[in-house]
Amino acid sequence: MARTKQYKEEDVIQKAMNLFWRNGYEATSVRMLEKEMGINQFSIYSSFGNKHGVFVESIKAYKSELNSIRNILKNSNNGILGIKQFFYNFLEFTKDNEQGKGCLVCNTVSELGNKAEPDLMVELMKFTEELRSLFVNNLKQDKLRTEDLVEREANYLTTSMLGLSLGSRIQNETELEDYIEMIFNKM
Amino acid sequence: MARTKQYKEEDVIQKAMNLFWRNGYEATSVRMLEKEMGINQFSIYSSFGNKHGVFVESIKAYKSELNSIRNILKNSNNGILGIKQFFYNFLEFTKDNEQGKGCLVCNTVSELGNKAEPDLMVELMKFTEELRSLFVNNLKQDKLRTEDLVEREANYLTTSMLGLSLGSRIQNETELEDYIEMIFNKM
DNA sequence: AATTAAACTAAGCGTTTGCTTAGAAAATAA
DNA sequence: TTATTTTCTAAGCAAACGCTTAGTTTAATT
Repeated sequence: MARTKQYKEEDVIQKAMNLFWRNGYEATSVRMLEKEMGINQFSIYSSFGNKHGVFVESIKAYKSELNSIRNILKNSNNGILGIKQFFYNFLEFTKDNEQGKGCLVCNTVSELGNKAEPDLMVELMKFTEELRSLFVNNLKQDKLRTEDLVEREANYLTTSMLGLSLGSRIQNETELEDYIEMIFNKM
Repeated sequence: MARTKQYKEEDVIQKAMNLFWRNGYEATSVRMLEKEMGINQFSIYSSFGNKHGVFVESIKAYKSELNSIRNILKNSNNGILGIKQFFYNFLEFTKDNEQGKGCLVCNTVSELGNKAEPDLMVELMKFTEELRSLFVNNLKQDKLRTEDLVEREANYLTTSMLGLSLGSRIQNETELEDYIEMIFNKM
């Protein structure tokens, strides 16, 4: 017995996510969100509570958007090669127009650091840990690797992803290709 | 025949730099700068023009602060080992209290991306290029390396520094040590 | 057709932002 | 001492910030 919503939450969050991805959290104002999401501030606040709530949902949407390439890694059974392919897929995934946008999670960690609110921090950390565990799984597919080596290589690859994220935003294709090739050389 | 300044520009910029380093550009307000620098807004604006001016000077101060470990790299003649030592020195350099602050230049690139003002962007790019050329110099000390390999390895190391910068802010010592050791294992 | 409850619009709330300015204080030169 | 010039204090500017709310519109239920 009431009026129906003129938007779907998942649709407007998708648009919010892209804005946050390009601009970062602080540099994205609620007025900008209004325009990009195509709904009034009232609707934003009634659906998501506050700006922070919009952001947390955006992070979740980002994760499921990344699932396309994460599943490729998950379903691969060619060890280190699958991880290398993931690095290249990520580069394609992050591409905007010529320049990359980086990883939204990495960008957020860099911007907010440890002053991110606890519920957000949980989402960010889960993301990193899930990715690392995918690396571990693929590394273990090579039976010659000791468990200790797998752990150390997983640490290496996780930090390397941070470099790729930031690199994608400021470096050219040659530099990024040299980077990835060198990472997986001799592994 | 006039009143004398009660502060030295280089002293207050040092304090401003540390604030920007911990908080980032946007999250550092002029009121915060006032308190940290210990001078009134009038003095800030008469000495540096605007907030952006304070930041540009802070970046320059950061670079000369980094000179301590950059000179060690510059004066080293043990090739790849000198670069590895630089990575460890950087980690020590960036340490705040337990957690690292990352590289101010990398943090800034991540926050502002390509919407940084031109004069600031010049400073940021010069920093990266200068560092890369130090890597090239040390790599060339090994006469067995071809010029092409040196270029590719320099690209690899530059992007790896970005990873180290972000990693220093969110990862523990074991993860970071694994990262650095693995980088130089391959070279 | 009347009722009702949620979704909409748009104006405006108090704060904070970067920055300015009028007037007082200080230090040198005459 | 007096005049001059710069620095300092502190109040205040317009604009933008995140967020709220009064009043209207819409759609399902009676």
